[in-house]
Amino acid sequence: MLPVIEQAESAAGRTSAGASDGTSTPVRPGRRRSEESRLAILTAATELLGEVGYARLTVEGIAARAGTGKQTVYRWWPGKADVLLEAVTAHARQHIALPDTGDHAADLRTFLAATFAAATPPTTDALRALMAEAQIDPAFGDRFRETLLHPRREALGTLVDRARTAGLLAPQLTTATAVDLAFGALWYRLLGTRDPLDDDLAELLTRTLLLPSATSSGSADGA
Amino acid sequence: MLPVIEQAESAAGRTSAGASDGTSTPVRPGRRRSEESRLAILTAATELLGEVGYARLTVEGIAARAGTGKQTVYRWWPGKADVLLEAVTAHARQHIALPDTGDHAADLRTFLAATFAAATPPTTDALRALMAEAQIDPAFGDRFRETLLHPRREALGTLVDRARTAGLLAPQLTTATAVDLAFGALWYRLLGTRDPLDDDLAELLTRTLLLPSATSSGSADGA
Amino acid sequence: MLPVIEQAESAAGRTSAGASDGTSTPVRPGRRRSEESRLAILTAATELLGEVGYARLTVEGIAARAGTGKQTVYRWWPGKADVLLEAVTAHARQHIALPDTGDHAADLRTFLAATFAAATPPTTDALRALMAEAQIDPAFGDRFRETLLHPRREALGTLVDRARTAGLLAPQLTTATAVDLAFGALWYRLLGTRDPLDDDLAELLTRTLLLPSATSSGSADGA
Amino acid sequence: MLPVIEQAESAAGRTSAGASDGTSTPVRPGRRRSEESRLAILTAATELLGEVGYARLTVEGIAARAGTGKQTVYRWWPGKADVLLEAVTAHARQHIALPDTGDHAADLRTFLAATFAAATPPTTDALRALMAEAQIDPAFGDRFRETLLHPRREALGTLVDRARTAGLLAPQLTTATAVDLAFGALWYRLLGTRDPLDDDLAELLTRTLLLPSATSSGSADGA
DNA sequence: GCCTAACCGAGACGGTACGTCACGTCTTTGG
DNA sequence: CCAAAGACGTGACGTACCGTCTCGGTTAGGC
Repeated sequence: MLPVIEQAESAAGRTSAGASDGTSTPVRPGRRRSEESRLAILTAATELLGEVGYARLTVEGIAARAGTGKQTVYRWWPGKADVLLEAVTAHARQHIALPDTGDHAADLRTFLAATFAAATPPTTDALRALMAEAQIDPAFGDRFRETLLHPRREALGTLVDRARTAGLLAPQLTTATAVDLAFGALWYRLLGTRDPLDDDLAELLTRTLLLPSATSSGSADGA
Repeated sequence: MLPVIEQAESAAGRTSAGASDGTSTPVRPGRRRSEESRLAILTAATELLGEVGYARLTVEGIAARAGTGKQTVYRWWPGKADVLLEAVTAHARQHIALPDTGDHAADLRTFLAATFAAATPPTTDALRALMAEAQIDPAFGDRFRETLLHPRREALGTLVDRARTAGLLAPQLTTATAVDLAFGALWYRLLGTRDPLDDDLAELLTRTLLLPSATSSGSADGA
Repeated sequence: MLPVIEQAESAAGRTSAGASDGTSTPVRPGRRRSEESRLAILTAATELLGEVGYARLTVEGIAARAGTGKQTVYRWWPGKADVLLEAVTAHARQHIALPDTGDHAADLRTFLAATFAAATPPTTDALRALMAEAQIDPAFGDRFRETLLHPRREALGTLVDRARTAGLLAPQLTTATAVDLAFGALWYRLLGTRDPLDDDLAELLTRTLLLPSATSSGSADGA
Repeated sequence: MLPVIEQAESAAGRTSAGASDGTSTPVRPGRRRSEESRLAILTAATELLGEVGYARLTVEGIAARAGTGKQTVYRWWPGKADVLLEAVTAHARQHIALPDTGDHAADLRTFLAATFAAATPPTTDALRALMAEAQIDPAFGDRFRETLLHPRREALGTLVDRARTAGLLAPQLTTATAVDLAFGALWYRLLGTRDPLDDDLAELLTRTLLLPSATSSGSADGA
């Protein structure tokens, strides 16, 4: 249950830090980036999203709420969507672990339940906005898939693959299609029906993706 | 395979109509709505969406391309998203029938395949844009769900329910969750992975939602 | 004190009525112009001007208040300014007579006082609006000068000329410049200072334009 | 002939200024107002007024001609009329001095002639438009009177008052009414007859407002 | 202990599109 | 043929944000 997925620190890059060899430590002169401003901007964006919605969320508003200049936002992020993306990925990195107990069905159920549990009101608004922006701005769409969707797919794919190797996956499914079904249900409820994402859905998905034998006695049904 | 789902003719309504009985012939005075302009706007919106993308699609641009005034767009639609919504629903109404051959598994597979076939490049752009806008503008979201998502859910729900009544549905699923899984896969591929929606996916979904016995001999595998 | 100045009946012309001889009664076919609509429009325009001001006075508003269609306004007048112009000229024609008592100084004073008296709140708003529109729309400016300013100049010019012939006019003035001074004061107060136009101003103008001898003993002071 | 009337520098004010004492040097942060844009807008407005007339003069057109954004116009002026007002007042401030030679009649004549000389084609169009707008938009009317009409009245009033104190003013006139007559003639010719404003009119007004003795020998008729 | 570089707040800049308003015209139905 | 009703193409409005470009004023090395 340990290895948390590591992701890029920030969309902006331009990191000073060098690699292991001592050759490159450019350590530029000048004032350092204000961590205070960075956090204030992430917080302001998240709060404002909840208050006014994504459509009326503006970079000007974020900067004003954060008490910074507009340029400070644009210096580090391409736009409002990337600010939210950083806020969300930071949150996801903290809360969703990749379990490995040996019980592949239970691991899958646990991971899905944790994923769904992380998709609660402060975050769901951001997720819906990000997926929307990804459709509208292709360049952001690439960053969004790269930073958020792919890592999540890989995490779930790892678990599904373990089950498949153990012969527990339903025969008509590949790892990729199983992941499609699971995240499909997640996103469809987020975007389309807005029904809640609860533990029942995690259980239902686990039983649908795996063979009956993998789940019937192994965990839920018992005896 | 007959009953095509009927939906609202237009966002505007206000038809003069009058049934066979002589009671209602309101026939207002004044110039009639220009059908020519209406079609020109729908066409222009669809074309421009393909050419410049949703972000750079503007009401001004639609009106200019259609050779109409901006006000004529705003008179009949709340914004660019609703124009696209009308264009898409008209398309969906024409192309997706609700089959009823008695073979519930085959009907389901046919319906899904037809649904996926309708989601091809001219239309996919619009669908992705509409789902995006639905996240961003809550009021449009309601209209979108009402006019597009719900009717599609009901259509698929009807087929799934027939299978469920015949005892073919996988036991852990309800009609609603089965529909969630099918449309979840559809939308997730549209929005997230952008993988193609092909007949294989229709087959895979049918086999995953229904019991093995319903599909193994009934249609694909055959005796 | 009799001869009221005759002016054009309407800016639109196209009158059917024939002269006294029976030869010309062209009596065109079709529905006749509605006198009811015409008066309703003139009344509505005057009322609305007082209520919302000239800037927010619109042809649509006039038609709506008058209970007519917009086209009925445009059929008979070029725009809102001409509607007001007709309303004002009708009013002026009724109330300002051209006196001729033999006492030229008194006639002048009487005429100016009557002119000023006619320029009271319901009418001043219209006059100011018309003069404004005349500056902005050159074509209307021509009609405005033709229909309103010139006839008024001619009326006053007649009186001044009588005084000049009698040797009462101040020697440095011509008829034209005397009229300029009188109407200049009138319009400047209307447009610029918005001070009241009272009998004192009529008296002051009379004494300034005429020789002292013409007014000191001749009429007011009296011997 | 020295003291030119000082008026507000700009509609915007908000000068950093600071008197000689070190207490007040507010020097706000942020980018400074672009003097280049300000002049380009004033020039563009004046040029376009001459080319297309006030009715077809638009803020959009001014901004386009000036090479600025529309918002930059609206940031500093309420509308097109105020742009013209600033252009005109700057012009008036430069060209009309207040003479004081001791010969009150000559001073009056000189001032009027200078005023009339400043009212030539580039400027007359603007003056007529401004007076028109002042009738149509009451709020602008207040600004117009405040910044243009009142200062001009005060300047002329000062000269007239000197003449009155010296006993040269025609007895029936007050300072205010004398000013009314002079500016009345000016504006009436501008707006109504559009006759030229020449030196003859300056002479005529001087002789009409002052006693014959003040002008007969003093300047024109002369020895 | 400067110098130089980079970041910070603030806010004006040139733009684009918004959604609204009114214009003056055109097209209906009906007197 | 006129009148009401009302949709049409048009064009400007004033606003909101966009993303960029100055400003004066901090912070930090490096020399």
